[in-house]
Order: sequence, then C-alpha cells, then structure tokens
Amino acid sequence: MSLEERKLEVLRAIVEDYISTEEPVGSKALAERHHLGVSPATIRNDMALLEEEGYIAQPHTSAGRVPTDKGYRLFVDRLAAMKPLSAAERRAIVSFLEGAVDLDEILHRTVRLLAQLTRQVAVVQYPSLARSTVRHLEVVHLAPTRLMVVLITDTGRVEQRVVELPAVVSDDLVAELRTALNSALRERRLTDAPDIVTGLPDAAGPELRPVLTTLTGVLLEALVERPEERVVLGGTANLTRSALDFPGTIRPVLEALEEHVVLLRLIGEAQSPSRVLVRIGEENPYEGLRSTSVVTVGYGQGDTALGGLGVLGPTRMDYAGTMSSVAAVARYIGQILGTGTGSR
Amino acid sequence: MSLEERKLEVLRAIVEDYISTEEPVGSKALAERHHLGVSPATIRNDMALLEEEGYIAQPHTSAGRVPTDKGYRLFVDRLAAMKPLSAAERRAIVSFLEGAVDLDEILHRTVRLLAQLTRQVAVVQYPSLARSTVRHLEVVHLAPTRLMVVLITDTGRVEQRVVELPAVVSDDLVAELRTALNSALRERRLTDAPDIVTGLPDAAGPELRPVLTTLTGVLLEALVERPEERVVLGGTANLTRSALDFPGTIRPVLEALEEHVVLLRLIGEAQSPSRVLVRIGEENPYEGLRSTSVVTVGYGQGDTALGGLGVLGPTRMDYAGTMSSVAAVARYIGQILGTGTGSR
DNA sequence: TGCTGGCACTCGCGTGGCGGGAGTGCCAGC
DNA sequence: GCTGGCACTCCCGCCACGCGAGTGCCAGCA
Repeated sequence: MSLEERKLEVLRAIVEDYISTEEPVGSKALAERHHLGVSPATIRNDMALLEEEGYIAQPHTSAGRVPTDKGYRLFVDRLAAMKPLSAAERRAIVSFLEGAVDLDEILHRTVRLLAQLTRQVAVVQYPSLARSTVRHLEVVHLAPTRLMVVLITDTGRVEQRVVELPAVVSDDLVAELRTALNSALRERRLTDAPDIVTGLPDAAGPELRPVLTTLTGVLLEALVERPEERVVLGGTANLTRSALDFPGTIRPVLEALEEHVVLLRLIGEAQSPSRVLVRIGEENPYEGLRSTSVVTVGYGQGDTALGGLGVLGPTRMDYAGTMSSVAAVARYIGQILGTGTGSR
Repeated sequence: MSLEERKLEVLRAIVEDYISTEEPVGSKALAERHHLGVSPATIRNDMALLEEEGYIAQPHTSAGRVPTDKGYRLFVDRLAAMKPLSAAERRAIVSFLEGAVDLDEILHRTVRLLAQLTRQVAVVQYPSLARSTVRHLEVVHLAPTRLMVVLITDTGRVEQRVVELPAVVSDDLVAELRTALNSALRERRLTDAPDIVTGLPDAAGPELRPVLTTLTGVLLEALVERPEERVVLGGTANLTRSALDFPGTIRPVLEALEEHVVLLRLIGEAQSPSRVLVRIGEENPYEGLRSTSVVTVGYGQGDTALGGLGVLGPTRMDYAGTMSSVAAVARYIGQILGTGTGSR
C-alpha cells in the first residue's frame, strides 16, 4: 500500500469514526479500530499531511481530527461505496407506500419514509408540471360569469384556477369550451401548451372566441409561465439530534426550510434519476445551509425526471447510507408514479 | 386599592415584565417600573402570598419570581385586555392577503402572516369538509374502467378520488352519472350527503345502478366518514428565539408539529369564531406541548366555523397581543372565504 | 391593622487557579 | 520509511471564592 493509498484509507477511517462516534478522532483510536497495519506514529504523519492538504482539521491543538468539507467531498467522490439496503429497509419502503390513495398521500408518505430511513430532514417535490402531460381538462360552471378550470395530469396532479369572465356564458358554451380544450390538449405535454393554445381562439367560432381568449390566457399564465412547483417537507425534528453539529443554533436551517423556493432550487438542480447529487457544507449556494449537506436525486422513469427528492442534514452524516436510501426511495416513487398508479 | 386588588396588579406586573425582559422579576424592579404606590417590602409580602397560592414561583431561592401556568391562566382570564391592532398591522393583514388566487395560496399566505405578526409558530386549518356545501361534482373518464370524481366546495376546496369500476362504462353513462350526482348533491351540506346518496342507486336505472353504487361508496368513505382535514404550518423558526423557554430542547415540540393529527385536535377544539381559546402549558393534552401555550380560534361567518387557526409558542408569550392578532386574522379569513372569494 | 425601612441570610453565577488526560509533533533508532 | 519514546499543548472538569440580587423577617410607625 503506497503512501497515497494509505492516506486515503486514513481519511476514510477518520470520516467513518467521526460519523459514528461524533467526536474528533485521534491517531491511537484509529490504529486500534482499523487494521491499517501501521503504528499511531505513522498515522500521525499521514494526518499531518492530510491536514496540510485541507482534508481534515483540528478543533483545537490537543484534540483529534475532524473532516473538513473538502475531506467529506473526497470521501463521497472516491471512498463511499453505496450500501445495499437491508431487507428490513426494503420492507419498510414497500409497506410504507402501499395503500396510498392519491398523489398527496403518496408524497406525504414518501417524505415520512425518507425522514425515518435516513433520520434526516426529507424533502419531496411534486411531479413538475413542466414535465407532465395533460390527461384531462375540466371546465366547471361555478356562476354565470365564473368558471373553474381543473387540470389533471398523467402524474396525478390536479390543479385548478377560477376564471372571471367578461360576459355571461351558457352551459352549452361551457360544454363546447370543454370539448375544444380537451381535444386540443389531451395527451400533450404542458410545455407544448403555449404553442397549441395560442391558435385556439382564432380557430374557434365568434361566440366562443372572447371566452376562450381569457381562459387560455389564465391557463397559460398560471400553469405554464408561472407553474406552481410544490414540495413536501418532513422530519424537521431530526435537526435536533446532534444539536452540536450546528454552530449555535438551528435557526438559519429552519428558516431556510421555510423558504420553499430555496428547497426547490436545491432539488431542481439534481434532476437526473440515475445520479445522486451531494452538496457538502460550503458548497451549498444558500447562506443558511452552509453547515448542512444536501443529498438529492431526481425520480421518474428512464432519463426523464418527473421531480426530485432528497434529504438535508449536518455535514457529519452517513453519506453512503443516505445516498443509497435516497436513491432507493426515488426508484420506487418513479415506478409508482410512472405506472399511472400516481393518478389514484 | 384592596389587598386582593393589589395582588392582582402585582401578578399582572410580574407577567408583563417577565414577558418583556425574559428574566425572573424581583420586588425592587417591580416597584420601580410600575407605580403601584407601595414599597418593595410590601410587594414582597404580596409575592409571598401569590407564591403560596401557586400563581408564581421562584426558579431558585435567591432569584426573582416567574409566573406559573396557573398565574398565566389568571392573567389571561382576568387581566389581559385585548390590544387593538396597530394601523401597520392592519395594513399588513390586508396587503398580505390580497391578490391570492386560490384557496391554497390564501391559506399559505395566512399562515405566513400569522407567524410574522405574532412571531410564533402558526397553524391554519383548511375549511372543514364537514361544514362545507357541495358547489359542484365532476366525474372525469380517465380510462375505460377508471373514473376520477372531483368535488368542489363553496369554500374553494377541491378534492379528488380515483374510482376503479367493475366494468367498462361509456362516456354517455359518465355524463348521466355527473348529472345525477350533481342534481342530488349540489348546494347540499357534505354532512347530509350520506342520507341523500344512499337512496340514489335504487332510484337510478339498472344500467347506472352498479356504477353508482361503487361511486357513492367511495365518495362516502373518502369524503364523509374519513374526511381529509388538512393544516398548513409556518414559522417554526420562531421556536428558536428564546431557546431557554424550552427545557433542554425544542425536539418534542417539533415532533408534535409533525403530527398533523395533534394539530388538528388542538385547533378542532376551538371552533367558535367569537371566542379565542387559550391553552397554557400543562393544560395541553399533548405530552410534547407541555411547555408551550396554544392560542386558537375558529374562523367563518356568524356562528358557524368553517375551520380554525392559531399559534403556538412558549408559555411566556404576549397573550394579549397574540390573542388579538389571532382574532383579527381569523376575522379577515372568515370574510374572504365567506364571500365566495375563497373559491378563487 | 397594614405599610415601611433595615438587616441578615441564601444561593446562583462568574472568575480564576489547578490537575488530569488525550492528543500531538518531533526525534533518534532500526 | 516506520516505530517507540518523550516533552509539550491545551481542553475540560472541579473547586473555592466573592459578588450581588433577591428574599424573609422584624421592629417601628401611621
């Protein structure tokens, strides 16, 4: 084993021990618990090198070493092997998710499951509207000059908007609207909607035209230009385990979690279902999350992600285990939503 | 001023000072900051009496006094005058809530507003299905043997369920179903639905009957017998202000907040729009909330509450201010949802 | 009878000094 | 290039101490 190899082994040992003991790890303990085949003194030399290169640090002079963000990064990139899930964990996933009756329930159960498996804060995004196709568009006549448009997607999302009309419309007209919209949009991707829809009013009869114009206007604005991306959050209580991981207080983290926009950005950047993305400490773009790590992945079928999910916790987390849990849950969700069960 | 009166004044002063200074308050400071017209020695005597009666307590021998749960209770019942809101607060409420486009957005904005006004954790319940009336029922033909029923209530809630049918149905049949369900249920309260609906299959034609039976069965089960009550939560980061208010850790509180069932029970017990309900510390039924106080009120029009909302914080909170904020927000929400704007 | 000033007492808290121990860096030897 | 030994550093827990806030009680006064 070359020097370089042993240094990596030492780093791996430090990370693993620090994660499990929650305390700075010293050369002696390291030599005892891992059979590296060398003495503590040698390990000390390697540690000095690792510290020089910025992979580990000492909280204070006479203490053991702690991995830095850079150290965790190296660990994740080169040293962390995906842990296969235990049978119990597999069972938990399956039993947790079966019996969910609609999309809301599936996602709420997912976030609970993920929080429980990883013992971290879990975040699950609703299937993105931008990547969904229209399964049905319903137009409901609420009042003489008020309609409600209900959009149902292939992923089971149901979105509604109320539209105030310039003039009174008849029930027959509403039925025509429904037919027109449906035949134009059904089975089409929502991102294609603008092109399809803009031509509609002109092609329609003079009676339908003004109503259709306002209707498509609202529809486009609400669902395509400013689509409502939603997330579900769970397991915040897990932040209080190992409170010493956060400098002073968990306040900034809780504040960040309240900003769903922030969460969406975190999740949105990792939208490949095949590659788990890890952001460690300072790598996080958001100020309040500089002392946390975020593990995210996309879910969906094949290469196209419907949405994303992930967990957030202290930089001192079990990356290998977390990454495989996140990946496993994403796989299941992708299956469930992909097979159309999602619309139940 | 009689002894009894002065004792109450002293209690009020202790509560007020403790709330603002966050520190046990002593007799001297009390005499200085409030013009009670008596000397510290006299106040000491009164304090000894108040302590004997269980309204205040000493954290340790040589410290000032702190109100007990019982003391806060007396304060809230007899001493706390509702504070009228400031003009700025009124403006905040109005500007916060205007421009919301649908029920989800109204409630999310409300919870943010409430958290911001009171600087506590805010909880808002969706309008209860049990107290809503049916505005429209839509039946969507998703697949040959699969229907989606969408329920739209007067309060703007949109609930959907997918129904798996025993046999293939035609589009015409679906239209008939829609008409039958709507004419039977429209404008009716959801609580009356069971009586109305059970007769439907028998009264229908033989073709409609089996489908109608499964359909009404699912409908009843999902929306009436086990109606989905939902809540929105916000401002959890406020728990970290004054961390010393919670013995050791905020963990049990965060855990309680994750249990929406608990929150619903808290809110559900206070469903009068006219009376603000305050639960102080040990009065709370739920274990994890023994060190918090909960201020709730119903919202709605007149005496019938559509739902409830409230805030949760340390027992050391500004009860007067919190109660009036909660009441004011509930009033606005009641108006907005009552006038049908809620369905936008 | 009830309020007041005075006084002794209690006790938490912050400070500072003092070992013990864990861990390091360095060096000489193999 | 690894190892054992050794001196050094510095955190942490402990204890003693003094300060000060606050109290309870008591005797005197209106």
